[in-house]
Amino acid sequence: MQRTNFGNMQCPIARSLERVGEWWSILILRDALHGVSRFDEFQKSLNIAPNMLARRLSALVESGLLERRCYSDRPARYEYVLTPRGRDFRPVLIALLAWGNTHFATEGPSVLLADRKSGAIVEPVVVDGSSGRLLNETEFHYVPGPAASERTRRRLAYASGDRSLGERPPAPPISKSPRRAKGRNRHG
Amino acid sequence: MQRTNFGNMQCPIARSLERVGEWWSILILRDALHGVSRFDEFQKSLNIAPNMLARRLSALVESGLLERRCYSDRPARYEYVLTPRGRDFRPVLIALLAWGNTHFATEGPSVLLADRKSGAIVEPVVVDGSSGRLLNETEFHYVPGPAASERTRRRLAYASGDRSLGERPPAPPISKSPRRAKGRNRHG
DNA sequence: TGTGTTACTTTCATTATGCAAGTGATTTGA
DNA sequence: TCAAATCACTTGCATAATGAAAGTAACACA
Repeated sequence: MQRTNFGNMQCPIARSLERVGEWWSILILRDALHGVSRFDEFQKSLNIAPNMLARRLSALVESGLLERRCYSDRPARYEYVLTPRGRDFRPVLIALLAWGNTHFATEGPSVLLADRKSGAIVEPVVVDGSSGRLLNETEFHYVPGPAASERTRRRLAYASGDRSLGERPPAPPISKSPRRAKGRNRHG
Repeated sequence: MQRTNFGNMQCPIARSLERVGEWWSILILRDALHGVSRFDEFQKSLNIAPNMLARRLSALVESGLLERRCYSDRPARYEYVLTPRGRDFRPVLIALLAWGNTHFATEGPSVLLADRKSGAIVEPVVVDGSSGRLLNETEFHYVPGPAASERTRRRLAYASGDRSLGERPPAPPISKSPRRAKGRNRHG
């Protein structure tokens, strides 16, 4: 009866969420990427209770996103610095920022990304690294990787529009009335 | 003593998390983007308890990411379809997928993105939409938008490396031993 | 009449979140 | 020397969220 574990699902999104899906975790990473590293800095910045912060920080250390590092011996003091894995989370934060700005910034945007030199405001988009093409739904889809299980393959086949493998019942995906009896349907 | 509300923070990331930050929400959106729309489909796909699913679906409807739509009148049946706001969440999912694949796919990747036509595997990156430049930390930073409060401005000034506005105490950011007694400082 | 489908709700145990307060090592100031 | 402050937490406990199990309701189909 504890919270469902996403970490042993095969989906990479589920596995990611197992590490950052708890309340506060992502905001802690946001602050860490803003240069925050000390316990009381996080606490003041986030207005988070110290026990919650302690729990989240140790979870993030456990997951290898942060490293707990001693920065002073005499009064033993520690700080939490991003690991490469933690730094790699930045694109996710940028995507969340962009989504939040377009949909929830009712008074106009409060935080934007800009070129440090020119100051030009940036519009973050997710593209293919080699071709630069936008990863829109019509042109790109999910495919099973080498480690994909049968279940994953079936799920992705379904997602790609193939409804023949039995993940969905025989009814057509969208209809006003799912196949009626042989005789009549309600459209008369 | 209820869970801290992120929705009235100014940060767009926090506001996003208020909508999708709960356990299961993002996986539900993932499935929805894979074409799943009906209650029992979600339930089977996610292996989620029906009460949890019902709660999450209504929260996502409330937030305007899904729309509850009747697809059959005679036996009253409903499905949950993505709104434009929900579809816009796709880049975040792709960023999470990429991060999960590079860091938590220990047996190799199970899910990848590919060009539908050529089948070429895609490496998702976040770039500036107009210039196509990678949004790396050294070249891009967060800046306050028109609606930014004083607090937000101070926070972002701090993040950009300006430590003069008082968000951090006078001690140097990183040192082996924080400023000792008045006599000398660590620079000799 | 009886079973099956779909979309849920209700009840209740267990976890997680979060407030308030306390701890301990040390530095700083009077 | 002694009080006050700093920093990084911990402990105790109330409330809220998660989740398992079972039940409900409206139909369809045989």
